[in-house]
Amino acid sequence: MAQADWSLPQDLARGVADLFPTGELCGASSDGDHQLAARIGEAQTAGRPLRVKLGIDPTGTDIHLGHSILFRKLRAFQDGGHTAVLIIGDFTARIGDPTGKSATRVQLSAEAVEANARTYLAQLGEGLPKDQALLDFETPGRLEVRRNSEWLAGLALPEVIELLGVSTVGQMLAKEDFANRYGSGTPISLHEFLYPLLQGYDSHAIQADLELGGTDQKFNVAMGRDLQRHFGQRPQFGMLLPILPGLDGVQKMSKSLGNTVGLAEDPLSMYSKLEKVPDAVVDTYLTLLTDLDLAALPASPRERQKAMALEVTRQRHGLAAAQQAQLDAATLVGGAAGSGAADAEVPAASLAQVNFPAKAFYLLAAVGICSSSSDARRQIQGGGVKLDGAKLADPNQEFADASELDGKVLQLGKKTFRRLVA
RNA sequence: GGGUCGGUGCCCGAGUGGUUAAUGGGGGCGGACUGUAAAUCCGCUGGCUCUGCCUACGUUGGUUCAAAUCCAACCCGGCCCA
Repeated sequence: MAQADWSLPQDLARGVADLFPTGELCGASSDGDHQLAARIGEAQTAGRPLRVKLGIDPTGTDIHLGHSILFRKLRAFQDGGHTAVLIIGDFTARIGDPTGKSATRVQLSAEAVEANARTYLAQLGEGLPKDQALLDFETPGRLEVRRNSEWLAGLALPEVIELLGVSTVGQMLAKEDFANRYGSGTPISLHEFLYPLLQGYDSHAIQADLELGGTDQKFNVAMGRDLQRHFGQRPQFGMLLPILPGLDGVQKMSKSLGNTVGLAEDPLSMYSKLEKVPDAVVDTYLTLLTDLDLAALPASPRERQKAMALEVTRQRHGLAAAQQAQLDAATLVGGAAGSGAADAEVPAASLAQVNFPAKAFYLLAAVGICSSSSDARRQIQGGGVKLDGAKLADPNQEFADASELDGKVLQLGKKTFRRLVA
């Protein structure tokens, strides 16, 4: 990734996949319409912060590391003195962004969207001091949280039709996702065409100077420029960040693919998931998720994995907890003897809901370590379940009551642990 | 609106009256190996406190001793035409 030619501070340029416009093509390379560095300079001279837009659709309840790279960048702008405008797409979430989806997204109810939005803000660190939060909620003037229903809910049909007139079917079908779906005969609903237009309208509504997004957002971000121009406003810049690969190292990190690390996860599971990320993506994780200097890290892939896992865990949970997680991960997995598990910090699972006497397969399901009792039965038969380090052989093994299990550690496979608590 | 083809388990995709919980592949999970990885090999992959029971092939009815497989209506989608 060449980034020096943007003349941006390192923390703003790090990991950026695309920035537009760059001004290189139009000769007028040093004005604030075509070059971000110049726009930043103008803002500083005028004593006015840049308005940096990031839109999120509150369609789920968990923010994962994949989302966090955009928030990290947004934070970098905040720390640079600019204003982060976080747009909660409470209105657009109800349409559904087709990006990356093979099918039309389900529309959500207003209540669900609002509940998700609140959870998101909590995960971003609302109410926390800025050194513990992902975004700076603390410093005055650094953050605006807006919901796009504010300006979208009241649009009248003539205005909507005006918006529709800004783009063409040809442009829409040029968008990668629509093109793929159209080509493969997958349905595209008309209202999905509205999404990029509405997202672009957001940029106009909040007068964005810059919009952040994943590389899959290029079309939508560019649409924001078209709409701002249409409404006589100075068009925004687009800064695109790579899509973070998931734990499988191949597909993008996404909840529905089950390859995520959630921001809210406990230190141990966060660390142990991260330290086994495929070698090929470790440096990508380091670049996008940390501020570490890659050149200063050990060359050994294993050591880099550990350093990355430790640092990312530290960001969320602090150094002490991260180091403990690293230690525990080593003992739990490495130690063939059950002794390691005895004092490691593993997530607790309450036995309160379990009806005794309990057979082993039922116990695993009741405690939530397996998704169903049938699955638990199979896991035990497959030899993947241990209790305090000793393999559980019989799915029908019976436990008389909770005291028999209190304090013991139940293990599924190599990396799932639960400490049973009566 | 008309014509036509199609809707199968997480995904793709076989199966056109009877050991079919349903071939195969992908993905996922577990085991061996390893660097807690990759590659490779093996096993599992609907639910239920389970020696058995229940629910599944778009939906609802029907034919039949018996249907994912036949019939009807309906719902949803692709393509062609308008």
